Amino acid sequence: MALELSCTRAEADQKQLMRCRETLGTNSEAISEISKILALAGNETRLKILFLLYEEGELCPCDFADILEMSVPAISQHIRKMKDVGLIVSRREGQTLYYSLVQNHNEILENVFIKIQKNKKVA
Amino acid sequence: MALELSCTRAEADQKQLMRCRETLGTNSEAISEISKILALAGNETRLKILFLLYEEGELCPCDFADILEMSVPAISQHIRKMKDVGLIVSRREGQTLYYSLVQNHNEILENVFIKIQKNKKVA
DNA sequence: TAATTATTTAAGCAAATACTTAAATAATAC
DNA sequence: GTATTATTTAAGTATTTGCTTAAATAATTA
Repeated sequence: MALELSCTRAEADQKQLMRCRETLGTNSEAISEISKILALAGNETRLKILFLLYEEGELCPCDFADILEMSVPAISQHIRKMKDVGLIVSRREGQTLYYSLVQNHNEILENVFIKIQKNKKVA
Repeated sequence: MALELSCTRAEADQKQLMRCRETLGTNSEAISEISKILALAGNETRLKILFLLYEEGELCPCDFADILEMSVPAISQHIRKMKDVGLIVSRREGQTLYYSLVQNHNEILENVFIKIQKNKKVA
């Protein structure tokens, strides 16, 4: 577990290393928060769910299960993770829960959606 | 393993479901590719490495090990994953390998970096 | 040449992840 | 009330992930 804290190369720029540590320090909260969002969107199933919500407005777990050909509990568990961090919200209509993207629009995800649309395969 | 392909609610909009499947079909390549990038950036250590490269231009594995207080092999393995998908490239100078972001600038990551900078804690 | 240094690679392992099936909630209909 | 439907939750499991330590490359230096 002994940590090799650095190499001994002459070129190691101590000022740069200090500056880097400071950079991480002042941005640590943003990095932590954003990495969590990216990790969620980094799962293909969840990215599909998010993108479909972006395109369609709202859908229910059973729609996703049908569209993605996955079990309802599998979908539900993906949905919960995204709901837990506040990426999506639900609205109940009878027995059905409709999910949608939170409307304090997330710039990072929006950019991802736009990028997906741009890269669309031209049929 | 029997898949519940859908619920039986009256409101299920068959046209919408077909449209969703088509949306995923025409965008499948972009979704697959982008989800891989997001998954890489969704790890806090890797996001720090990427952000530092964005801020500093280039750094070597041993710098990262020092800055992040992690072992060199751990850093090296994170770096390999990002190199494998073409997010970063290396340049050798003697024994040292300097890594940097690929310069066909990745819009999604760039937006992430800008977002991190914006959310910086005001000291 | 051998020794040192920077890095990568490989093997092993603990923790996290994404599914499965079964059971529990919640709302509606009979 | 019971039955049905939509969804969530829980428990179990196989796969993936991110580290560890040790060994292998690659370049430099003596």
